[in-house]
Parts: sequence; C-alpha cells; structure tokens
Amino acid sequence: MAHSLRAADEVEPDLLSRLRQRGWRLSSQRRVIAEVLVGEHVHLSAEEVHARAGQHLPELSRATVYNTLNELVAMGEVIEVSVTNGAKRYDPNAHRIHHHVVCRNCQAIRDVEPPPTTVLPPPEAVAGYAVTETEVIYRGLCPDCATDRPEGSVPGS
Amino acid sequence: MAHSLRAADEVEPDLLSRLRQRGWRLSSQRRVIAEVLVGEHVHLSAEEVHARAGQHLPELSRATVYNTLNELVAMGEVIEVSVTNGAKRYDPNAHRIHHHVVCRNCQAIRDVEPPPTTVLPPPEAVAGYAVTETEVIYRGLCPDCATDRPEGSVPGS
DNA sequence: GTGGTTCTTGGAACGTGTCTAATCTTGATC
DNA sequence: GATCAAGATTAGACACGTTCCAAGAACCAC
Repeated sequence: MAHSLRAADEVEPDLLSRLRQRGWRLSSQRRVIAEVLVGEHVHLSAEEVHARAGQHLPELSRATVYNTLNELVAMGEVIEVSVTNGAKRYDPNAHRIHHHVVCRNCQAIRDVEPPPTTVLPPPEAVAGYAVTETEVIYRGLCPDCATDRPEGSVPGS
Repeated sequence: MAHSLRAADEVEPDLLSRLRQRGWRLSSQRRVIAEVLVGEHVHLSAEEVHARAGQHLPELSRATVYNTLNELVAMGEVIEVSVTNGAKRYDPNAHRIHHHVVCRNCQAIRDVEPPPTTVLPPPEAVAGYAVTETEVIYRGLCPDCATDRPEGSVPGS
C-alpha cells in the first residue's frame, strides 16, 4: 500500500514549530520521522518507523531513528509504551491523558479514552515513592484475534 | 551476604504440588529457581535469578532459568513486569491483585496494594478488545532516589 | 532397575538498542 | 550567496537480553 503522507507543513503544524523553538535543527531526517510517527497516529516500533521513513529517505540510518525518537520522548512529544514482548512502541498522542489496550496475540495497541468512572486519582505518593505518572494497560484479544482463529496466528492485515 | 533460603518443602507448599499436578517434573533446577523466586518475594530479573540460584546449583544454565521462568508465567504462577529499561522482572505474587510502582531512577519495583478508591472496575471490553487483565504502573522516585542525590546515581543498597 | 520421555546444557544466533569517529548539514552571520 | 562552527547523520561495531538448537543427562512410571 502507498502511504500518502501529508506534506511536512501540514503535519501537526504546532509540533515542528514547538521543536524549533526548543532549538531543534530541522533536518530532513527528523522531519520525515516526525511525519511518519505523528502523521499516522498509530503505535510503531523504532524498526517500523525506520522502514516507513526509509521509503521516503532511503539513506536513513537506524541510529538516527533511535536518536530522534529518544529526543521526542525526552521532550514529551511522544510516549514510550512497553508491551512486554519485543520492542518499545512510540505513541504520538502525548498531549491527551489516555490508557492503552494491547492484544496478547498480535501485540496491536490502541489508545483508550478513559471513561470518567475509571479515571484513577493520580496519587502523589505510593509506598513512599513520589509518583509523577500513572500508566494503565489493558490486555486481551483484539477483535480480529478474538474470532475463532487458531491461537498464535496473526490475522492478515 | 548469605541467602538463607527456606528448605524446599517449606517454600510455598502449595506451589510445588500445584506444579506437579500439572505434570511438571520436579528437577533440582526448577526447585531452586522456584525457591529463589517465591522465597524472597522480590522482583528479580532473569539474570538475578540465575545468579542467586547459581549459588546453590553452580552448573545451572541461563537457558534453564529462562525456560523455567517462562513456564511459571504461562502457568500463571508468576507475573512478568516490564519496566521500560532493561530486563523483564518476575513477580511471584501472582495470586493477589495488586499494582506496581517503579522508580524511574534506580528501577526498583514495589508491589502496591490498591486502595479501594482506586480499584478499576475490570472492563470486559475496551475498544472492541476482549480484556482479561488490567495492569497499573505508577512511575516516580523511590524514597532513596527522591532525597537530594545527583540524578542518575543509584544509592547504595 | 529399565526405558522412554522430558529436561538441561553450552553455545550460537537473534532482536533491540547504544556508541563511536568520520563526514555532512543546518542556520546564523556577513 | 558564501562562510563557518555547532550540531546531526552515517555505517558499523558493540552490548544486552532472550531464544534456539542438538547432544547428553535426569526423572519417574513401570
């Protein structure tokens, strides 16, 4: 399938200028990585970001992808999500509080808008720890994997 | 320091018989690994389990540690905890609902008894997923790291 | 005690992520 | 538009955590 990325100037217009204000040099590599990540609003691994961005910038190195992702995480523009198996995944939806649901079969991640009744009051202290962040992960089977397919098989995308 | 492990028969007497009922062959390796893990009630990494069990069984291989831990997880006797950086950790406290709090500096994990007011109603379905598990992780600084130590340093244990 | 099934072992191999030194680019300045 | 220094990118080596494999050893039902 052909990924029709939006033009750079259209992608989250605030993001690129925010980054620039923080002294970020806007190289073509960083621009493409941000486009891939923010433009698709899915939860890609670093390797997937590398593959997709590489379609637009074949010379792109893995080191640059990792560097850029780590910088975006450090700046709070992207959230790192660990799903127990395999690589970290990167969530561009960093500015809205939300939870995640992970398929235990195919590892697909979706954002979950927390219903008001399930919102945890952010505790300031837990077991003596100064808590700054609460992460909620639901685990189960996604709609595709929940249908009667043999366990372990990944439904075709 | 000398770890004074409890004798095998004292360690979670139910656990070993439960495992046996499921057809688990009770080798000395598996016994020692279960003792180390369940007997100390902390959150060890596979490498730490290997090191501690190796004090009692010097020939123990890493492959066996990983095999055994994965089996215990599959049987629901142990919970895998991902802390974003580094190795998975293994929580023997699998039969009581609880959350975890992780120090973002030294990665120390503690169990958290969820106060009744913060218990999430386990949703049956989220975003179309059939949810079977809810995981809550608090992140922050542990008491040791929260005192005015330079960021990145790990207080002596 | 015997035998077959299962477990363990050491080492190779893999996936993810970081580091390094050399080279190239960006953007401020003229 | 040209210059230049600071910073970014690159390829590849490396580190770490984990899994795979084939050969040998141990467990336990008989």
